[in-house]
Amino acid sequence: MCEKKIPKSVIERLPTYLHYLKSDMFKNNEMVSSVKLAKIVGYGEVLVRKDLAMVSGTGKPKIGYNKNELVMKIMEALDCVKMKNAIIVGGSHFDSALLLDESFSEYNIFIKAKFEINYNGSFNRTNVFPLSDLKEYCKKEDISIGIITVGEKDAQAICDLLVSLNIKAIWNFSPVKLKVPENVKVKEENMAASLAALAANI
Amino acid sequence: MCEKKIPKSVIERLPTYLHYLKSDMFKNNEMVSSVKLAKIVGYGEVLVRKDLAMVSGTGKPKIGYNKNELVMKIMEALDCVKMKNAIIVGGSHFDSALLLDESFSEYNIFIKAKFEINYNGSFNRTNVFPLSDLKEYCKKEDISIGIITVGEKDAQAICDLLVSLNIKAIWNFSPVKLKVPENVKVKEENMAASLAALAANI
DNA sequence: AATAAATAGATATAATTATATCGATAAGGT
DNA sequence: ACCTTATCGATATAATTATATCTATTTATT
Repeated sequence: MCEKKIPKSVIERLPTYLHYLKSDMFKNNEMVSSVKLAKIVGYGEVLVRKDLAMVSGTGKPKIGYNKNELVMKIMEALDCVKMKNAIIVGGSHFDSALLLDESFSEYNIFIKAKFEINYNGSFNRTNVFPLSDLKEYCKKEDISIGIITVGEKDAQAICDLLVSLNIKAIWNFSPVKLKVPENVKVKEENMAASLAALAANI
Repeated sequence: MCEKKIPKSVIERLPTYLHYLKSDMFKNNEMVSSVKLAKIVGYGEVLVRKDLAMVSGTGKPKIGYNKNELVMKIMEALDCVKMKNAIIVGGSHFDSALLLDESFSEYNIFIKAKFEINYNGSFNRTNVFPLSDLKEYCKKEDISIGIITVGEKDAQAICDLLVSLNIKAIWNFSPVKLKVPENVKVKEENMAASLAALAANI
């Protein structure tokens, strides 16, 4: 296998390149230059060139890159050609925001359902279920991503549950550093900490 | 002035240290060791020690750090001793989640109000106003942080408006790389891109 | 055909960030 | 008093990430 390892920093920029390449900004362009792309995304042009070289490497001097080829290559690198499904295990205000947000479909990711610890059956909300249904749901559907928005005290237990259900990537909105096996990816998305860091030294 | 510059990477970890130091986990501890803290936050112990040395530098061998002093020093480094106010300029599902979330108060940040581009006056929602009220509100209240959740096409214009209202930090949830003057800090919080990066290679 | 301009790609360098190693020091037991 | 242990702090090293510089290539222009 020639699984060329793409650095995390690059992987994190690829979605942005993809977004702009598919946007109206380039709708009339068959070819795209790294210089122009760099200006739009706000990175240095050398950085952009190296990022693109890493996934594609088919640019031509004076011309740039073929846009459609680039889009395809980035999608392959992000492994978002095929659809992926996610579920939320929830208990915070962010749940419904995530559940309703459609911008994830841009990357072929679909948040299919939400499971609540304290399920309140009296509301008839679509795609919201009690936690007890989670196991069966994950067996039936093809769920590879879990989103945790429960409170601090439950987060690790839910995480363990998701791992046991064979979920390979966890997006964690609780302010807890989760412990997972090596083969599971976790992204901590501590909103309060993010804002606090932003607000430091202003 | 001896404004010792703390690296961004450190600033981003400080909120997590603070969170755990103030949590029940340490409620019976007067002193805290870097080793124990490292285990809890999931970083290497040397990293933790260097981070703490950067803000405090008062640890004692065999003993650790005085918890309360550490908390104070971290709060000073994060400049969250004094309260800061934020507003949202909104149009996405995340608005109400942010507006209702109280976890920001842990860092003395308060999201006070939301301003909508397409204001629908028929609902009587607390702290939600039309965009036209923003200017006056920012003059009256002491607002230093702006949160942008409007769509792609409006984001830069709203950003310019916030900058003109003397806002010094912008948390940007729209999938646009904003252009700001040097003295304004921006954190791009592109949720779809985050999830896409997480979901790559799983 | 020669030249200029734009741009990719390679190489080199710098900056940032994280980790490992080791000596010094404070507390507690022997 | 001395040894042991836990821990800090300093120094050194490594890994990661970003930027700068240079050369080669392709197209357009003269």
